[in-house]
Amino acid sequence: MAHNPRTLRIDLASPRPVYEQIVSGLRAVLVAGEFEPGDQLPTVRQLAVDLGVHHNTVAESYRVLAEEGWLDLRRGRGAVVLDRRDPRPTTEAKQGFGRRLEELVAKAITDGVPRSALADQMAALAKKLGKT
Amino acid sequence: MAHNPRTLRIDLASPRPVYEQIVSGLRAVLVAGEFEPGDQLPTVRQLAVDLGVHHNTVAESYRVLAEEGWLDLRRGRGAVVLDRRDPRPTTEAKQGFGRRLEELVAKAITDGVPRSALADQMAALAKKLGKT
DNA sequence: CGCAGTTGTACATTGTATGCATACAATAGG
DNA sequence: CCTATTGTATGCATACAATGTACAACTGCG
Repeated sequence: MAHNPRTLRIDLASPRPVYEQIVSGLRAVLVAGEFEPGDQLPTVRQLAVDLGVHHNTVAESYRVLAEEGWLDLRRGRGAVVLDRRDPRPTTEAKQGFGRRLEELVAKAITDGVPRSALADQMAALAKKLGKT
Repeated sequence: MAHNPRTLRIDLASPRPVYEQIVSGLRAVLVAGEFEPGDQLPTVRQLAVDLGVHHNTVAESYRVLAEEGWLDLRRGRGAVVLDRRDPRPTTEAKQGFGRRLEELVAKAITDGVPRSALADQMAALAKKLGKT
């Protein structure tokens, strides 16, 4: 079935491009395992209506995820989730993550989030990752 | 003095706006405590030369940080780091951090970074936050 | 097999934002 | 004062995001 990812929310007012928000949000949903390989994602038009954007915007997001190996796209059939369990590691990606993580934390601190809360959330997510 | 933040690197080829990279990177430097309140940051022109961009681009970044309360900007005097220890907490910021963190991790996994490495880096940063 | 409906795609158009060049205003320091 | 230094304002070229519209490929029912 093609149930909708409930955890997907976008902010039209954000300076961040909508198609990128969709990519980022959907990728998190996929990593979390909310969809099984073979599942249908909503059609570009359906999700577009749900989010209040143009279907071409959703299509662009789907194309990015297909490029990354998450989806199989075909006209008339829709978007199917692929089995993606053999990612080859990238060296620069690891360093990039560390820097981005620091920057994200710095932004949260600037926004007034207590450091203890940040530490807690990171610990929780790290624990969840470990169980996989 | 106005020593330069060594840990600041930008990627002109990245689709991410340069001024935003500077904001994000400098904010991390400030949160890390590399500068004391009262310290001078490099002038917009100096940092612009170091990074290979136009001084207006750096100025835009400085303005964002000033808006956030990190800097005091005045013509003829330069950019001075402020004592910023009274951030008022935002409720949405906390949720936003959690979502962004998940998205960042999902991207890293897609790029092939092992989950254990992600967990390790988050644990390390969480520990560092706790000591403050 | 045919044909209508569905789905993703391609392309042109419009609005917006980034980064730069240039000129200006305010301050420091002699 | 006067000059050099520093941040600021404005206008422009370019690139990208999001859309409107039309099309191509596939499905499934008769």
